[in-house]
Amino acid sequence: MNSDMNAEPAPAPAPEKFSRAKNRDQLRSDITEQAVRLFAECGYEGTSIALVAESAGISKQNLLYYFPNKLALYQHVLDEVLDDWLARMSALDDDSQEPADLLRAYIKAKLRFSREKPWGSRVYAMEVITGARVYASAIKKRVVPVLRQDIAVFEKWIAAGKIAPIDPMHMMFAIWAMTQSYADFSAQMALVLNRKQLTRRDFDVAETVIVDMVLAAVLKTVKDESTEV
Amino acid sequence: MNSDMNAEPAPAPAPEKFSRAKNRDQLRSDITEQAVRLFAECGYEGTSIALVAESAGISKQNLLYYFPNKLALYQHVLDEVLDDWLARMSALDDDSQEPADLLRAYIKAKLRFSREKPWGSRVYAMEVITGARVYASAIKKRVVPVLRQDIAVFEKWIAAGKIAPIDPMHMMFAIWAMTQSYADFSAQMALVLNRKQLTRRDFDVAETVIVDMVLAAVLKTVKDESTEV
DNA sequence: GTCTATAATGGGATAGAC
DNA sequence: GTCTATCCCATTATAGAC
Repeated sequence: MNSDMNAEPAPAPAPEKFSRAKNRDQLRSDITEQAVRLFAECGYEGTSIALVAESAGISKQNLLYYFPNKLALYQHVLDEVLDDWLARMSALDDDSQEPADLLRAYIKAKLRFSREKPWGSRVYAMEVITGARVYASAIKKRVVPVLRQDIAVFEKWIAAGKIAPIDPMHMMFAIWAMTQSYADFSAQMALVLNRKQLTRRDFDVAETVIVDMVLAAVLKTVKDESTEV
Repeated sequence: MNSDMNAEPAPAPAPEKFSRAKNRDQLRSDITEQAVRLFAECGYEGTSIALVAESAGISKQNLLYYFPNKLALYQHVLDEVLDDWLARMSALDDDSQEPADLLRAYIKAKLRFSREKPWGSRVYAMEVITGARVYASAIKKRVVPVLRQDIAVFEKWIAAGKIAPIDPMHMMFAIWAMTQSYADFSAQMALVLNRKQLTRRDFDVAETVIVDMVLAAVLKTVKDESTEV
């Protein structure tokens, strides 16, 4: 954020003692960054605001000056994750491109999120797994509409005979599950692959396999109408 | 211990007052059942053993008679989940059947687990998401070998030209992710589908879509060698 | 094997000085 | 906006009577 060039030329950061020039927003963002990681690693109840504060280099009481309470911090973390996720999602709604290319881009974008923001993905996943008790309304307001739009695109493609008549909703569930698992279940994958963590190469292979599966299913009857199972 | 029956035939359950005839094993199993649900709904730290005890109809102190501490209860829950999961997994290693049929059965079995044991699936998922801190060694000992066997089967099929040369490891990751998501992310799916919870019919559609995708990808070049993308 | 009582700790949150 | 001090409560776990 602060590394962005803004319109006005920032009049020299006025560096006090050391890096004390942090304004409210910068500090909130530091806290949030640590909170995402810790909520992902320890769960909501398993994360103490004292540890978040310490990780961000401030005191617990000071953290409570920037966020009124733990729940507010948690909700802010979820908001940031969802903002980022929505901002990165490539739209399927582009008539100038073929379904295959749009789906490829969609899968690529989702996998990139898993690779670059694994903690955010995990916090969101745990919130949903435990029943979306605090975030259900936000999901309904911000995620469901986006999904409905994507599904409408699928239905348009099917009606136009551009793809096979596969249930769009469950197809999207499948794409979400496959791509998200490379963030959420990476610990198990790393155990299986016998390495510390997933590599860039693992994500490239994942992309190939997932794209292969989705396109094979979606283009099946289009290329091969007579021999459908 | 004194409630254990010895080698001699149990002489009628001797039903005291109400259902007080519960022996050690029965009570441990009651506790475990409640613990799976509560760990899934609230996470490890979010679940108090007092609530688990109350749900099982006993006192907290009594629970601690049956399980030495909270961590032991949690590990026992994970063990039970994994036992159940492994017992249900249909083997891919059966030369008398076609790959397509074996994969269909595999996907069906995984989806059935998600439908019948959603809480177990969620507890396991959260353990993995938070880094598999307590269960990494068990995963390495019990899950990885099973997966390696399945991958060997894929490689045999590929070598025999029975299926397309798709990366078996990531194919398994994909199948796991898609099937497990119907337990782990069912809260989000229910929001999207605008109902209280997933129905049997949702799982049937899911099965169709997932089987479609996997078989389309796996049989692609086999049926359609010349026009591969 | 179940109960009462209690130790011991940690964590969320507030008050008020500076 | 940051600090010291403190309150209050929930929770894990143990001791010991019955």
